Amino acid sequence: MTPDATTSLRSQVREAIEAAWQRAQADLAPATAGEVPAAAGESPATPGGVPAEPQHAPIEIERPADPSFGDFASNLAMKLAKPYRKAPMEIARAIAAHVVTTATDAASPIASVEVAPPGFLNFRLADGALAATTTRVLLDPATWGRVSVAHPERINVEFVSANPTGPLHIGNARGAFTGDLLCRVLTAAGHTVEREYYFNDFGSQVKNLGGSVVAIREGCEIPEDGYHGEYVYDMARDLPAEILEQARQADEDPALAVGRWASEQVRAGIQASLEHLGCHFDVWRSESTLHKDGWVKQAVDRLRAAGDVYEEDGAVVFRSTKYGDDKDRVILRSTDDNAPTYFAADIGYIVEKFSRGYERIVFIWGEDHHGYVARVKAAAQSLGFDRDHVQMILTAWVRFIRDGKEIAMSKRSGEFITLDELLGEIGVDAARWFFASRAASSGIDFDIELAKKQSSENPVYYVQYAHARIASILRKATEAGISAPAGDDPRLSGLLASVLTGAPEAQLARQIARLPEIVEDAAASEETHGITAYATDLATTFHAFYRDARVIDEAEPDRSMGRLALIAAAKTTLAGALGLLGISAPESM
RNA sequence: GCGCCCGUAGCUCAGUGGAUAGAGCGCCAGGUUGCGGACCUGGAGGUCGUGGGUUCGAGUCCCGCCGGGCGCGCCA
Repeated sequence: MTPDATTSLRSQVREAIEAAWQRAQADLAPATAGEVPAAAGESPATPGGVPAEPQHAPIEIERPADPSFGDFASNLAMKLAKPYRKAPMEIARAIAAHVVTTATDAASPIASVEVAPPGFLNFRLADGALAATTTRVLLDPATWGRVSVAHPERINVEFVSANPTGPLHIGNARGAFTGDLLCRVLTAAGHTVEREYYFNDFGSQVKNLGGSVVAIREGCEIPEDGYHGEYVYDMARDLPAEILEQARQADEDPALAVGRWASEQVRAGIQASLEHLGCHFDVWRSESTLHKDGWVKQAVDRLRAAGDVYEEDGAVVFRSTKYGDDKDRVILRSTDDNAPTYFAADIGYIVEKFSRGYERIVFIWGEDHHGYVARVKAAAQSLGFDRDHVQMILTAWVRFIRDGKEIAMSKRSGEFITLDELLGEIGVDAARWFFASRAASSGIDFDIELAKKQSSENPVYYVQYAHARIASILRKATEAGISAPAGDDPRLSGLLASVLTGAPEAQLARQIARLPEIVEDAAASEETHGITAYATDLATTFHAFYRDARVIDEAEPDRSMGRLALIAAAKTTLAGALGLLGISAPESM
């Protein structure tokens, strides 16, 4: 539990239900002596007849679809109907009777509990809970939205990892945003995250790239399987003569030496593009260092020691079928002096990553790599790691369409749209929102012209507009000599208590208070579309508030200050939601 | 052929087994003598691909079928 994290109101209500359920046990007289019913068929009673510790699945709490049902609803009584052999309504009434509300304890976050058919428990939040939350936002705006998962982990997330043989193209966009968004959400939930980029810096494609640069430089034809993009010509022009000279003196293939130089140029360009997107990486790891530092050899040795390799036709094969793979996989080739395969390097990489102390390693892959999942997990298991600590998140394919036709992309031909070009057209914020608002597993048709046309109508601007509008009101208030009270202002609780009796104010405070839940859900599901939906909801609620409640009114200074406190909290919350998505929150636009 | 993913409003997409299936865009009709009209209010628009099953309850879980995408190298 980090001290600056927030416990969501949902968690507080869950604890209140839990406690009420415990106190209601006597009224609910178990169907069979010694049996403690479990909420969701979990944790059977101990065989000896002694009641087990009351373990059960977490009590489910949801935001009701219909706001007239209150702020939170639980289906607990319906889940308990079978084990208790009682009607859900009866159970619900028994639990409701034991819920502590503000009627008996002024500090309770719950104002009232209602029972509704077929057995729902509906809860209403107390104004005091809303005021306390608003105060907390103002007291420490920087940490508002941070929560604390039950078991924080050190997590490595590897994403993009495109080979440095050409600039990133639009096909790399989804992986970049998906990985970055995941890292932001996991961090906000209390995990420690490192972001990693893996690239091949010595393979045949790199040599190929070097060969293409050399050919252009020397006025020859580019080899048939070479690279033709404009950036190749730029590098041929910029290639320092020393590189060629040194290669000649060392009697090295110039394509190889130039390839090393060229791929580093490209890699640096990729890094710059990613930083421009707001995607920062902590670690850049090259395939060659895995071999050089002995990780690949160590991994192969460990598989061998585990008895999971055999030789076949001169090749060394990993028996991945033992761990659920479709077929066994070659790790050392029969040719090229038993050179390791790409997969062997990946196995070495697993060993290297876990040696750094991560509890979980995550890969963001395009779904075209899904066939790779089983073999990598198999390798992890054979190496003695928990296969569940190796996680793959697959992003569905994005079809880029222009004029009704899918755009084919090929780095070698140079016929592709770069990520930089796309973002120049539609803007980073709009692009981030586009990907953040869709589940990673959902296939997307990205119509370039449509996206450009719609970028000006992108909901992201609706949210940013709400933020800028609040900023404007706060500026105006300062000019009028009224300012928003700070979180530690002794008048704050009185001002909020008075102002929260109004419907627009209470609605806004309710929306603000949801942020920690949204972060919890995003981290648990490892998806961010809940955040975009929430940000839109909050903006809508603010715009309604703006319509119904005038903030600056010199004739009503107390009411003005109470409302200023609320919109300041709303502004922080909007910025927090946008920040989770890596999107800017402008003071004006 | 085998495996994985997907199928929800005209379009792009949400929907942790719960109450009347939602949002944005588009379309139609309205709204401001006041803090930013990049705003607000209302409306039309759905056999949740399809047929069974499990459940007190299924868009959600299971099976079959139809349609679409991807994968099934000692390539990376």
